[in-house]
Amino acid sequence: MGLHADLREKLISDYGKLSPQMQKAARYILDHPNDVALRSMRALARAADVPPSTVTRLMTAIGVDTWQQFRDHYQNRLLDLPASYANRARETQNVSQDVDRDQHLLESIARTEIDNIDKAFGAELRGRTIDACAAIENARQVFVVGRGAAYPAAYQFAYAYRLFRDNVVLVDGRSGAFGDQLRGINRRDVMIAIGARPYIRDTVRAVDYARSQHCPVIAICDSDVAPIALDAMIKLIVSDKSQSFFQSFTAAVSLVQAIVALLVARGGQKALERIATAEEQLAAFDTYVEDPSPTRNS
Amino acid sequence: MGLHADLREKLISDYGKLSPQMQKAARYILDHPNDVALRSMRALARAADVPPSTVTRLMTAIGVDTWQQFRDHYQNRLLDLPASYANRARETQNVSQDVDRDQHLLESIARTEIDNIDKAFGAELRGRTIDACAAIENARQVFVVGRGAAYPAAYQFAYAYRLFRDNVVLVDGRSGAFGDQLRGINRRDVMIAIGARPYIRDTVRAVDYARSQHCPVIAICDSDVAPIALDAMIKLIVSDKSQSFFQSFTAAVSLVQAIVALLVARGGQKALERIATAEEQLAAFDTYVEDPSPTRNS
DNA sequence: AAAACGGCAAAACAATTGTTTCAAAATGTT
DNA sequence: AACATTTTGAAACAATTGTTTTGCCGTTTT
Repeated sequence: MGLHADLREKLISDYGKLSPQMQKAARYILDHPNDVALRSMRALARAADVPPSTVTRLMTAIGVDTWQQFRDHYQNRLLDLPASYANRARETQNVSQDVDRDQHLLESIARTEIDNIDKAFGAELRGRTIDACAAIENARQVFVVGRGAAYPAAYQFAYAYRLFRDNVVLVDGRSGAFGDQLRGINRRDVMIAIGARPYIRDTVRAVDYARSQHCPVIAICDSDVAPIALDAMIKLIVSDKSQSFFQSFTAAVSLVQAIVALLVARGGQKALERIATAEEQLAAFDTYVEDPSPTRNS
Repeated sequence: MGLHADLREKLISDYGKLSPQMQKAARYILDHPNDVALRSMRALARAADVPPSTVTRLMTAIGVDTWQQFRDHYQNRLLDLPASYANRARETQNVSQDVDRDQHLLESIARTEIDNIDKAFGAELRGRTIDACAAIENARQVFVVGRGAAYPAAYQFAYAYRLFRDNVVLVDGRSGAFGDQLRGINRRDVMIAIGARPYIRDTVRAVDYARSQHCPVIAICDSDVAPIALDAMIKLIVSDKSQSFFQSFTAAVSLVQAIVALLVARGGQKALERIATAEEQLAAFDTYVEDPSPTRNS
């Protein structure tokens, strides 16, 4: 019972007292518990980028004698997981109806969000997304506009894009008026405008100005007839359906990330090198805390 | 594609044509599919009471070349990740045409994003999300911290939350130092910290300071042992897996939106009235363009 | 009755597994 | 600076892995 009651909690509580390499292994295990259940110890060590002996040492450090026990624990956990549905049923019975309602609401939100993303990456939009990338690649300067709830998506794009290209302007109206940031915009540039109903006046004004200067517009919005989409070169219509009073910009954020990923993929080696340089700079500025390894997923 | 479409059906349909010993093995596999995923081939053979060679022969008989493939299939089934198979297949498939590659990359991104959101709304996290809401409701002041790529999620929360409550501070370090914005933080407040590897020093510092003032922390991050999660009251671990060099904060954004939606739902009529007031104010400020109808989705 | 055949398990195999050992490297202490 | 301690990764190991080969057994065919 209580012996290995919860191996994960043991791992977390002891984490601070472990040596750096063991922490690395422990962290990988905490983040990828299924790997313990399904893969071999050496494979796990490889994935966690530590020598096999570190894994062994980690096990003895947290009081597990053999990998066999360790693996068994995680296998049982994995087998019990599908049963968690039954657990939830039991839990929600005992507790008040409020919790039950909250659970259902969250489920419903999840479904809606997934649906939104699904549509954003639908067949029709994929082609236009690729077109948008081509336009961005050839642009002299990229202006990104998004206010209010759309601001996160705009920021996201600018932030990621800036890591490998420096010809982006995030038009947030913060530093000076809009006019300042849009100065010099012309037909060789491109503007990415993000927004949904209710349309914020500032964004519409920015788009109108861009069009008046013959700058093509990529509109990420909720309708073909949105003010910012009316004369756009490329329209990327994303669903912003939501369970709450507030429209969801999840799909827009996701789409914007995808555009950046696509640009990097098309940029090839050169783009990757630029990113490496940018990351080095950030590290040099002491932006990050420890952990020199780059963002790498298994 | 359809090659290994469903290995179990293949096993059933071919069952009659198999030799007696192979039937014995096939029958055991059909009855204990998890053994394939979790145990070794020899162990399976032992459990099924057949020699190891029979299992090998069975595999070739049903058109599977190697135990590795067989096991992978059952492991994916156990993880309920039918996508991963298609994933690998398609990725390793053709790198032929650029447009083709772009299309596939987008598809792959979509799957990953959906998977991330799915996990973020999984059974374990739903309960904790509700707990987080309760903590936020009872807090005197809500501080939201998120820098770099996590900033959109932090902004999103602050923006939406402010529409119906005014006790939120978005700690962006823009207006003055962190110290200014965190002044007076104490045990009756709550801090929502958002971040993923690589962890940005500012965010960690803010969390450390909050903890030193005994302010409970809700951590939205990528690991149980992330620096900002280490002593958090509530940990909301979201997957940030991504196809690109850049981790995806889509799930974090989505989760944050869900928290706001939940807070509104729990807030009842009063919250809705406050939102209406806020929207009227915005309209009065001439923020929106035409279209006076409030943000309401069907 | 002899030959041919398919089904079968034991043995053999190279590769990989989990674990231990050991010396170098890194770290902290005097 | 010199020592003691801890941390680390490469090598070594026996055991076990997935797979192939081998030869035996029982049935069928000629």
